[in-house]
Amino acid sequence: MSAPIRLLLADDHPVVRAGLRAVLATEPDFEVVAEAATAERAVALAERERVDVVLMDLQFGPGMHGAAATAAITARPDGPVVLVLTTYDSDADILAAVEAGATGYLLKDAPPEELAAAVRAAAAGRSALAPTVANRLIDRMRTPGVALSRRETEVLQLVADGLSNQQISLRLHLSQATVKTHLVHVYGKLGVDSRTAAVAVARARGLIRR
Amino acid sequence: MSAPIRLLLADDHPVVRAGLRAVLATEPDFEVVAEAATAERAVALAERERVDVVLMDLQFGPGMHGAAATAAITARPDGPVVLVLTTYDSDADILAAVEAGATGYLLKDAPPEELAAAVRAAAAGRSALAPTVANRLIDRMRTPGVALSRRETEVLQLVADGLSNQQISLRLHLSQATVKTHLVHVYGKLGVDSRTAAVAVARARGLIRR
DNA sequence: GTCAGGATCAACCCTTTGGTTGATGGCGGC
DNA sequence: GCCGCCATCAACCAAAGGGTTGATCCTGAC
Repeated sequence: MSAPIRLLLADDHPVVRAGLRAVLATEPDFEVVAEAATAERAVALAERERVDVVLMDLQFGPGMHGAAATAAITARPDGPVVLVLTTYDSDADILAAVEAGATGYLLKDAPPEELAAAVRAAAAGRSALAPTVANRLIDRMRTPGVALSRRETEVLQLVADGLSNQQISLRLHLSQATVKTHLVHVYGKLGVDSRTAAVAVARARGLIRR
Repeated sequence: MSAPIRLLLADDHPVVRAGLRAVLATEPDFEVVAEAATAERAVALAERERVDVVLMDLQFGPGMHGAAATAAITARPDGPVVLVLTTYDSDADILAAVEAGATGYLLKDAPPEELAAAVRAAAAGRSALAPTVANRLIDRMRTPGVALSRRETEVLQLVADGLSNQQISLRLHLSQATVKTHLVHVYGKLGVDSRTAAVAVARARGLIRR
């Protein structure tokens, strides 16, 4: 048998970290070498410790987002691979994680065997996607016009949060004209003609955070 | 030392159940006697097994909701107490859980010590609320006009579904003037001044379907 | 190098939404 | 019976949002 797979657990919930530790401890070829309760700490630990696979949550309370941490970790040439492990399966989160360089994307309701298999796949450099997630990615590939650009998603998210065009323009340091332009593009892509309808459709399709 | 506190864990995530088991196992006066992956099974186990405290998640995938299970369990006169343990702190969830008879309401990001203290409090019949949750309840008490009427909720739900005032008026067989009146009342009650903001606030407070 | 697409902004016009005032009828509680 | 709340509608005005055209700049793909 080869050397054990060295793991870093990054999740802001102590209970989840304990659960992952307990579940993964039953696998003899796994070794949990560190835990991080914040994304910032995960980045620091991934740099300092010798780690093969990072199990990364996306939602941390305040501060850095899991996707940003994933990008920071995978930016290093000889760094560990990142396996995203989260509760949600929205398109926006999945895309952000994959673009940030995540090797896999699992949902937290995955059974332990699936989790272990995904960790081994990730350690071997293979990607590991939950079936739901894989389906969403395939759906997206097939539907060409449904992909919102990053900026469009950002604007739409603020609309969903209840901000007016003016508030959005201030928040993002844009003119109102630009905000309107982005929204018009969004309406076209989603086949709607109002901001509320755009939010409803985007929410239904998982294009924005719920 | 008295008899150990007998616990039932109800959560659809295997990882979370393992985490709770691991965290609670460090306390000598706790004993986890059963686990349930669905709300239905939690109700059945709470009836069959001798249990002091049920740690209950609210979100299960399909099927019964945690609040309904809580109501079913606490309806029995000599049944266990229920300590709700969830990720979200929306008003609707908290209210539903408290109305269903939950003894406490904790968030999953609680540290282990807080969790253990809450379990002991619940077993002793004392209520255990996370600080955030307690604040929300107090806020709600202080704010008198937060209850939307049935018709207002109905209109707001259609707004959240992306309909325009005209579409809503047709759907509900009203004039647009009436729809506007309802919405203006909603804005006043929620302290906002646009439909999208109203939807955002109502969603955050759990006043409408998500 | 060209070309497509993203991101940015302006000026224009029209529609929808928001805010106000006022009015009617019904229902439940004191 | 009266008061308060809900539900319904009208008319009006101001403000925000939506639709269009057109333009610049940049980046990545072929």
